[in-house]
Amino acid sequence: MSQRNGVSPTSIRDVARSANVSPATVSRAFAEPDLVSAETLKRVMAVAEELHYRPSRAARSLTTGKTGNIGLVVPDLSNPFFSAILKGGQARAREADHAVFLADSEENARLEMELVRAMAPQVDGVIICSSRLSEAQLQQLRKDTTLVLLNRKVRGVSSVLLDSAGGMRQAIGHLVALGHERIGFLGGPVTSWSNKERRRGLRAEARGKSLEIIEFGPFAPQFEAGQHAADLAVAAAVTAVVAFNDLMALGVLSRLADRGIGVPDEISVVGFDNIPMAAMATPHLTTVALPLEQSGRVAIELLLEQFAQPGSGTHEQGLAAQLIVRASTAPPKNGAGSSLRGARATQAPEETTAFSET
Amino acid sequence: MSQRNGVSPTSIRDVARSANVSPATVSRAFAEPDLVSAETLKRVMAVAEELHYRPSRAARSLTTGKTGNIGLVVPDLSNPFFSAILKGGQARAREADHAVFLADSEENARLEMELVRAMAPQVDGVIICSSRLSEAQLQQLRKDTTLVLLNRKVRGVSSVLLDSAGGMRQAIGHLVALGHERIGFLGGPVTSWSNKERRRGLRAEARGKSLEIIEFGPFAPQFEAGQHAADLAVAAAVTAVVAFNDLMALGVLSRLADRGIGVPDEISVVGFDNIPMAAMATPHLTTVALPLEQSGRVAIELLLEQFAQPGSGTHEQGLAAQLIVRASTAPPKNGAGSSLRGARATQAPEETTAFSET
DNA sequence: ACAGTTTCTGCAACCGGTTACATTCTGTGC
DNA sequence: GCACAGAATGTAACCGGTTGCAGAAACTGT
Repeated sequence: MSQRNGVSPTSIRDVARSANVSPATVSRAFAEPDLVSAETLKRVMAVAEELHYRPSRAARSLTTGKTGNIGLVVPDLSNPFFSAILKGGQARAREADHAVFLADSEENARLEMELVRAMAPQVDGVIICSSRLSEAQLQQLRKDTTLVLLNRKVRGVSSVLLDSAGGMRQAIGHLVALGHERIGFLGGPVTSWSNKERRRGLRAEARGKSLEIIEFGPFAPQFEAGQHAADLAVAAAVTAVVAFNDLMALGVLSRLADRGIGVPDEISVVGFDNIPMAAMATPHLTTVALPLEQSGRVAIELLLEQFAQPGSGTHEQGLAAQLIVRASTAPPKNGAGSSLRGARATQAPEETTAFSET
Repeated sequence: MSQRNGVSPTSIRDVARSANVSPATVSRAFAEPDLVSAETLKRVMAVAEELHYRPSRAARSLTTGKTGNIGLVVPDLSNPFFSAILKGGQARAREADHAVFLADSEENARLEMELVRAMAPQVDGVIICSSRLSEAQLQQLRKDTTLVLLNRKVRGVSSVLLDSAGGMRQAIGHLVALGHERIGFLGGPVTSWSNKERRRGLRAEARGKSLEIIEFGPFAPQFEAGQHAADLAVAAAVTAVVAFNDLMALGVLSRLADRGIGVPDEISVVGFDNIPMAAMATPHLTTVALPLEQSGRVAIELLLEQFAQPGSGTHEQGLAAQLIVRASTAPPKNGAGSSLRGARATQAPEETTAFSET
């Protein structure tokens, strides 16, 4: 009953017997090599090797309370945004000899809560990406396990924040430098933290400049919404459009191409996220790259830090965005956009789907 | 030392004491409710609930040998192909109350081997997607844990196979029905099992028909390779192109658009995988959809089956592909393609990168 | 009323590690 | 030569469950 398949049921006592030492010594050989004499250590290790001995994590965690596991919760696995984070986190965790438990909360707060709760006993800590939970709920979860948040800030919890606002400032700065004075922003889901951040950066950068920002949306962060929004932007006679994300920006490009409106000659387009497809579009899309894989790594890092010094305060790590200038942005046509100067933009009462990207 | 954070260190003995029963009874109440009287069961459960008692998986696995965990290894997390599988598998595992351990082998056989080995003691079984290992290595791993393969067939191991060959037959059948007689195939990486399968389907469907197949490649399964391959296909005067995957097909579309060659008027294009972008391209891409999420679910299913009946033989589950006809395919222009009839296609000595998609 | 079942529960050992404490051995200072 | 510190190792309890075995209680049939 103890062995499954032909798996080696080699226990610490087997090794101890073969090496003529006590189980305690074998344990120490692995956990605290300094405590055993060089000679004994060598012998024990040799025997362990020969017997293919692997300490059982389950047994170890029973006494130490540490599992060597890290939980990772994301709202939607099929979103490349999150798989990139996941990839980075997974890699860093492995380097630190930790396993990662994965869970997809399907954009569902209730499920997210339940998943973290279920994971809690089996992991040393949990990373929640772009949590859909309320602050109160997160404070609640904090009692169950060590938490690190990605793309979310909450009192008393370490977090890593992608500087969307900074990225937006770069995007706007770039367009202003090119001479644009009337810029459209295609907003993402209202519930999205990233969307708030991006709008914040937008307003911050616009402040004090002779610059008109026309906001559209909110939109679902998808290709089709971009196609739709493109017409609105054209009607509002902006000379440049910044989209909430690349998918929308690609939709804009597609729609403008269909209508025979030249990019970047007649309108400049900027995306967000730098998804692989952005570099392949025609024209190549100017966009803001976020260090996604790195953010995953850093989140793990923060967690490991908490493991090492449980008392230490919380850290907040910001990660800079970077504008990638490609072919979809250029100076505006002279005098363009001034004809409608001052007109109010249509506020499209778009779907307020809970579907949000980040 | 036993509690971390403020986590409840409620053990089975605490519950036993409060309910005035022995630990054994509490254990049975959870594991084999039939063995305890209705009244006792009720009392124990009430107390457990009140004390927020959750049985420790680690402790349980110590005696039962079962961990309730499933390992999942993929070659590349950032590939949407695998995140889709992952999404399905994760969901099914959760339904069965199993946690999933994730690992990214980075297309590296040595690492893949090591990862499975490391996981083995902490899981009840492992699912390997599109394994890069040799048959011998897989046979080796079989001794460490219960294995299920996805997109790979090996003696004595259960596997789920996406019917790429069938999808290819549908694609070719579709083109033949439209009247195409000279079709180009843009091959993927030679090391890829999927590529072999797709070529197999290709040849099977072509056999006995008045049909000329021109093979190009191998190529890296990427957008840029598609752009490159497009010119080769045009030079070979094919009337239709089937690409190894959608990314390449999109590259083909992009390049043909740049050259002013109409799709589907002058050339038809078919992709493979049905990635989200395929539906957004201009023209909408005809492609072969593979049931990815479902394949993840089925893989878990196979594993659970093995847990239930360890003795039972291995199963092999095939999953059908489905052609999705969109706007990139149409009947060929009359007489087109006959001018170069019989010409040999250039065999592009493309990069044979280990980067393979599936 | 009594032997034989069946049902429910408890005792205690065990899973595979860790660790506080005890023990032995060696080397040191006086 | 002796008390003592320090290093290396062993002993045994413990982590939180599970389970074989046994005893008690209730039920069965005669």
